Amino acid sequence: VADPRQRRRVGRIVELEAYIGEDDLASHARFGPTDRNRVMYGPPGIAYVYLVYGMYDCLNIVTEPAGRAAALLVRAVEPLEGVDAMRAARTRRLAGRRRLDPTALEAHALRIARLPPSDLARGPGLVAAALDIDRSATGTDLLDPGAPLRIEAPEPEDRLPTPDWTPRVGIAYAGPPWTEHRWRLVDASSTAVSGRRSRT
DNA sequence: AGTTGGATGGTCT
DNA sequence: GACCATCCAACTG
Repeated sequence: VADPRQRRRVGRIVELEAYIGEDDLASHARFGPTDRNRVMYGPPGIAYVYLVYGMYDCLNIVTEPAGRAAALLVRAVEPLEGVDAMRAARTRRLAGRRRLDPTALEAHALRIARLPPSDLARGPGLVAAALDIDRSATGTDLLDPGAPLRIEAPEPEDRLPTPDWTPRVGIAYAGPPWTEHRWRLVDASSTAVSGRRSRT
């Protein structure tokens, strides 16, 4: 992933969640096509970015052929290049908060300055913050080698992931069986995966 | 280590 | 008017 204004930012996607079809009651497509989710019905490889909880943008990759609403939520990225730019972007996003007094803002900025790289894009809202992604990126062709925001195939020398499939997170409202499908894919070998940190 | 609640605004019934 | 594909601080044990 690269960006226009700043230095190149690159990372491995280490956590994804699948949302598949209109009958998936956890999916934004569960209401049928709307102004928000329309790109989910289009061709695959396109970015779908939405706002959750009034504060966090989330990046999705449209997956199924046109006509079938589906997407992958990018839940975590392990930074490889441009760590400083990601850190700066995280800090910058904080400054946009309305009711955050200067002292609290400074404390947050300090905390971000001390974060290990593996924490910079650890969670879907943080992926967008670290990479300066917002809803205006919706519609981007992520497979276009010239796009400022894009996904690329791994290099042959890249470390292989350790795939692990788990239930999806934060979708209790959908109820079973949607809460039980193991449609969350993580690279168990990465420390950048979201959720509770193991070890001390 | 685990739980709770506040921030914040768009989206949908 | 309710809910939300989140994150973090502040609390409790």
